[in-house]
Formats: sequence, structure tokens, C-alpha cells
Amino acid sequence: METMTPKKREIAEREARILAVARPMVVQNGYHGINMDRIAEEVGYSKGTIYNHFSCKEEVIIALAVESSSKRVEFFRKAAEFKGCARHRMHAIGYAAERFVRDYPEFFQFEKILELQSVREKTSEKRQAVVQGCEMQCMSVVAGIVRDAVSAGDLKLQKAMSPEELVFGLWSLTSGAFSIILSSDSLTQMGMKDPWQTVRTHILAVLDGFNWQPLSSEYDAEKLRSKIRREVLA
Amino acid sequence: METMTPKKREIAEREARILAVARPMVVQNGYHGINMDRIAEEVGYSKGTIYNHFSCKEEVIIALAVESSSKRVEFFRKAAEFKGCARHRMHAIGYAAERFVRDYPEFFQFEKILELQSVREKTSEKRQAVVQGCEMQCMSVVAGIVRDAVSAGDLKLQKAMSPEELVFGLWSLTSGAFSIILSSDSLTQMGMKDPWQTVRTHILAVLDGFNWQPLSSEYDAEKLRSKIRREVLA
DNA sequence: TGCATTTTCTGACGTTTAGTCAATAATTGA
DNA sequence: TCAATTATTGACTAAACGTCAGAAAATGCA
Repeated sequence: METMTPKKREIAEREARILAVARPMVVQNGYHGINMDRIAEEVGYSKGTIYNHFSCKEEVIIALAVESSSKRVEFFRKAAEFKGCARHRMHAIGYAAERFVRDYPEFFQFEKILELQSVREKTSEKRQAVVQGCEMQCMSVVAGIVRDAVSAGDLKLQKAMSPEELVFGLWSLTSGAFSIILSSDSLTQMGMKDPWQTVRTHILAVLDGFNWQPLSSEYDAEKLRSKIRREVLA
Repeated sequence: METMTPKKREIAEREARILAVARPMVVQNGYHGINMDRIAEEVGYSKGTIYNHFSCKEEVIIALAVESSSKRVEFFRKAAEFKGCARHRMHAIGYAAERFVRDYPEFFQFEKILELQSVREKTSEKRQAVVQGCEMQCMSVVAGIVRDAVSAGDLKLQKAMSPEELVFGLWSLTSGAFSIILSSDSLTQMGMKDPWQTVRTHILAVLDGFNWQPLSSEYDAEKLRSKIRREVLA
């Protein structure tokens, strides 16, 4: 950044400013809240200039997703460093995933918008690849923990089940749950007081179901969680 | 329908035709594929008339979701009638859920579009309530099976866990998984050959994790699946 | 059947907003 | 210093939503 000409630096800084202006628009009013004319006005440059940075509205949204995505990778990496057996490190990942959703709920919004093919197909392959890359990195961090568990003899994977497949299940469970929590009214309607806690209980059940040692009956998940909270992403 | 005047009948029929025309538009090009002018043109009525039926574009989409939603309730009801112990009936539900996604993949598209608040907030409370009602009906069918398991002594729920909370976990797992399967490229990228099978394996793990009898080791899930396939929704 | 009233239908119109591009301004480098 | 390159601008086009005053059709009553 310092080695750039002043002009180049101005351009790079402006890109960040555009995103900073666009972010609250999407957060407050979702897909329809973002408006290229208003972005131009608020940033103080003409629309043409905004379009020099982002070829379309959707590209702005995916750029926002890129910003948050890398944050999640960071969260997962930090969590994976937790000192303990593989299963306990897995809890640390669960904690990081939950923290991420709670700290950056807007990322889920971006992701939801980008799941619509009609939106996604307008975005550049390049940024799509970056987002997917982050996803894969998270996946492999977690798969690494599964591999460690297998090496340590804590977990025996059934025939034909890969570590990635195990991770896929946990990923489905958490992302599905978070999505329901953030967007469905049915839960409160049914008197579910702490769905976040329910998700954690289900993760325990999955791990127990695969007979991943030590089983949940052999340690205090609440106590472990407090320890993780103190040591990870504090 | 037969007791209506010819005019009233024409109007009712037209509503179905509008949806029939709109459906493939959404299926093929998602949210941006639906276009009120084109609907009017293809149905052969003016735009104003279309707006007499649906107050906005989003209302058309939620009407499509209503059509499929009730189909899902039907699937779940049928599945719950499967003869067998509670856990086996739960498998029948899993089968129905999977069948529904595969038979009506467009419903997932509609649901995704409607998850965006910017879209949802334009739809009528009335149709929202219908969709949510279907969701609740599915939920309670499944919760009923959990209750049967508890009564039969096959399952002991941990302190403070309600049948609905157990269902919430399975619902998260399946809907999260289906969503990832239908919209992410990462899976094939990672050499996951049959994610549907992986989901089934995870459901087994959850049920085993809660110690729901009989455990998966005590019966042949593949054989059971074949039986269900023959008897349910054949 | 004829006529008044209500309901339905129409499509031109107003509005918003995405995205383009020719003209203009600024920057760079020789 | 000035030609060549690069960046900026904002008026313009086009697409699409949603409206509404007036035309047409349906209804119901004498």
C-alpha cells in the first residue's frame, strides 16, 4: 500500500469506503436495501466510478461476503489451536462457529442472498472462488481435527466414511440451525427458549453417535465451554 | 367450485394458471426470472388483472411456496403412518423428507427466496401464516413420533429437552444438508460421491447419540429403507 | 328484455433503479 | 512541457414494478 502512487492508493482506499457504505445498506434492508445511486452519493463519487470498482450490484454483495468469510477462517484457525484432545478441540470449533454467527450475523445475510442463483450468477468467478476457498479452508481445519482423533484412536470411522463426510454433517447441522434461528418465527412459536443450546446438545449427540471418545457422559461440556470461552477468541 | 357462477369459476381457474405460468419462470431463473409483464402476456390477460390476483411479485412466489408446502405435509403424514416402531417410523419421515426435496426441488428455491427479509416483508401475513402452519404441522407429526418413542420406553429425553427440540436438530441437519447439496459446489470439489447417503448416516448417529432404541447396530438400515420405499409414497 | 349498478379488465403512465458510454478531466512519463 | 494514458462524470437507455381512470362486461332487478 505504501509503495503505491498517491492515485493508486486513493483508489484502493475508495474500494474499502464503498464497502463500508454498502454494508449497512444490506444489513438494514437486505438485497433491496442496496442501491448503486445512493452508494455513489454517500461515497461522494459518481456512479460511473463505483462501476469501475464493481461491475454490478451483486459484485458489491459478494465483496462484502469475502470480507466476512476470511474472518471466519481466522476464527476457525484460532479455535483449532485450543489445547486438548481432538474432541475438545472440536468443541472449540463449535464455539467459534457460534461466535462467528453472533458477532457477524450480517455474513449470514450475505450468504443467503448469494445462495440465490439469480444473484450468484452475476458475480465474478474470481470472488466466488475466494469465498469457496475460505469455505474449504474451514472445512479442512475441521477435517484435520477429525484425522487427529482417528490417529489418536479416539474415533473409528465406519467403512467408507471420510473425515470430510463427518464434517459435512456437522456443517449441515450448524448452518441449518443458524439459518432457522435467524429467519424462522416458528421456534419461539413453539416455546423453544434457547435454540443455541439445543444445537450444542445435538452436536454432542452426533459425536456420541459416532462413538468419538471421550463420550459426552465422561466430561462436563459446560465447564469445557467456559474454558474455551476464556482461552479462545477472548 | 361447481356452485360458483361461471365468472367466479373463471377467476379461480385463472389464479391457478398464473401460478402455472410463473412456476417455470422462477424454477429456471430464480428471483429475477419472474416478470409480471411476461406473466400477463403468457396468461393472456393484462397486467392489471394479474395484480387483481396478487398484490405484488413476491406474493406470487409465496403462493407457489404454499402449493408445495402442503405437499410436504402430505408426504410427512403418509410417512408417519408406516407400521413399525417409533424409530423405524422416524426413518420413514427421513425418507419422505428426502423424497420431497428430490421430487419438488423448486420448493427449496421458493423457500430460499422467501428467507430474504427484503422479499418476505412484502408478502401478506395471510400466506406467511399458511406456510408457517404447514411447517408446524410437519414439526408436530415428527414430534408425535418422538413422543411415541418416549411412551414406549425406547427413548429417554435428557432433562429439559422437549420432543420439539429433538425434532429441531433433525430438521436443522436435513435442511442444512439439502441446502448445501443443492447450492454448493464445494461438495463435489471434495470428492463426496453420495451426500444424500451421508445425511442418512448422520441421522443414524444423532438417534444413536440420544440412545434411541433400537440402535442402528441392531437393524439393517438399508433393508428398512427398501421396505419403506415399497410401502410409503410408492 | 332493458337499464342501472357493480365488478372486472385494460394498458398507458409514473417511478425507480441498474448499467452504459461519449465527453471531459486528471495523471503519468518521456 | 505536452502527448498518451487513465480515471471520472452524469445524462441517457432500458427494464420492470405497480397504479389508476376509463372502458367493458357481468349482474340483478323491474
